[in-house]
Amino acid sequence: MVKTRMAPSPTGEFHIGSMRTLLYNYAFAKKNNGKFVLRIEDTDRERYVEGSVERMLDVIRYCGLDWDEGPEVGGPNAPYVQSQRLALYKNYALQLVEQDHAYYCFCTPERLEKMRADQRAQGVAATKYDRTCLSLSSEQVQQNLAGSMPYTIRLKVPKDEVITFTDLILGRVDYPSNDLDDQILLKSDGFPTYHLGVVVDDHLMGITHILRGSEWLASTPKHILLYRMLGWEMPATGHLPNLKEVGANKKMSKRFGDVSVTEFLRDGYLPEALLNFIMLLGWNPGTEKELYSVAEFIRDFTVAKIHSTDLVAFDRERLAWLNGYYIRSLADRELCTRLLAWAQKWQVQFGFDVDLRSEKAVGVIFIVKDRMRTLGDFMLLASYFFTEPQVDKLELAKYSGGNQAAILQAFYQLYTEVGQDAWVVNHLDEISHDFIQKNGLTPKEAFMTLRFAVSGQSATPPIFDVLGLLGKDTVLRRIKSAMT
RNA sequence: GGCCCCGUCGUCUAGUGGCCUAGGACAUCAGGUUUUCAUCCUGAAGAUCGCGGGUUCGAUUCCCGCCGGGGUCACCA
Repeated sequence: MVKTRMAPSPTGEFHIGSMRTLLYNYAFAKKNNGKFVLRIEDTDRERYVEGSVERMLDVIRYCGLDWDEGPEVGGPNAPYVQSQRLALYKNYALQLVEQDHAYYCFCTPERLEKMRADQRAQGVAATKYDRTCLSLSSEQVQQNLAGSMPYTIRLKVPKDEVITFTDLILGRVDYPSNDLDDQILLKSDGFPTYHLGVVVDDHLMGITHILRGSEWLASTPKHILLYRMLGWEMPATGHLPNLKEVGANKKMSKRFGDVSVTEFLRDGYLPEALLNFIMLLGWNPGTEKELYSVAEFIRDFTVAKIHSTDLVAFDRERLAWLNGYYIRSLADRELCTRLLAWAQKWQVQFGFDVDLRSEKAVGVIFIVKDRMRTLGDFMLLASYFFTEPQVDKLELAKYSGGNQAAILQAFYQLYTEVGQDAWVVNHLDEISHDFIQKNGLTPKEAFMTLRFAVSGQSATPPIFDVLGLLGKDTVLRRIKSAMT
């Protein structure tokens, strides 16, 4: 049975690139009626960030994804948190030592640093451990151990071998074993390094396929060696292109803006839009279809269609367009519900009082949603429906050529006479056009002045939609206040 | 620098020897929807397929070299 996994490290917030990796692994498992495992790789206690595990699990679920085995849901290979499986890794490390596939190393970090510095001084480009501790006699090793000397366990990389594997995405890859360092497997604090941890857990948990970022490609031969030494079967691997910012030939980073999934969500990107967007970052169905739900993605996903390229640009313009598209596709009432849930989830302040369950809110959404690219845009676009706008008098004068008082006075007069029952968009449109024609006003000066007086903004939805929604009393009040 | 991977419009990409006078989408520009912004519709511009050699009747597609980009060389993942 196909089984995939995603194994984040709780060293910060969940990265958008990690979400893509998760999504691909998830889709691959589901596509093949397999299982998807979530595992927490918290072996670096120096970079550990309190609470990040909980936030990661939350954001994954918020995006509508889940896991068949892992933290909180359990499974046959629990626990799914590496820091709770320490004895396991150590046993395998010791087993490797016994089989002469690994060895104790008592070198201090200071000595290793000096060793590397010396190597570099001699012009060695790729520094490697000099195997000082490999020549220790077993008596010396026992003595050091008995004296509680801190130690690590290193992989004994075989010499003069070419390690070959077939990557699901890249195809055949060859690595000379002589270029491999004697990787540390078990750290002096008793925690495994990533390399030991993944291999042991992936095997024990029955992982059959691994899709991960291309930064792991160079580690794959080390893993292959470990699998072989432990007598296990190596899962298939596929290495994904990394994400970069548009115009920058480097991986995405904090410096360029939002990179954590949470930040995008908080800014008002819909999970389905965000997911749809990252699906296409390194994968394409080979057709012109580009609107994808997760279910459709699972249906069409194939590893063969993942691109073997180096970097893929994370085009925020395109994300914004896609998000706007998804927003426009939602029914008005549904959008209101989403807006409410979003504000509650991320504790977003609108800056004005709005009951998103009201008919008025639905009406505002109706005329405003074509202009929204994120949920957060609602604040800018809709504020004047719920709170009195600040009307800049100087600006107002610009639209009317200094004639604003007369224009507004005339509109005030006109609208005063409209009965409450007749206060509907079509009627307002009709009488207003008749009115300006009779008074020799251009639509532009008349309606821009009106628009600005009533909303405090120069760009709004069609003016009569706005007037209709605002209601007679509010419109008259605002016209009056803009005149003075 | 050693090793490994990659190279089609600004961006995401389609393309697996002839269907390509290289297709789509975002972005850009122009026009339309008789007031703004946006949506929507139509159209335009935009890639000598990194460069140079081969192989072939024919190369974006196959091979080699070069150049460019990325990754990796930690008791981090």
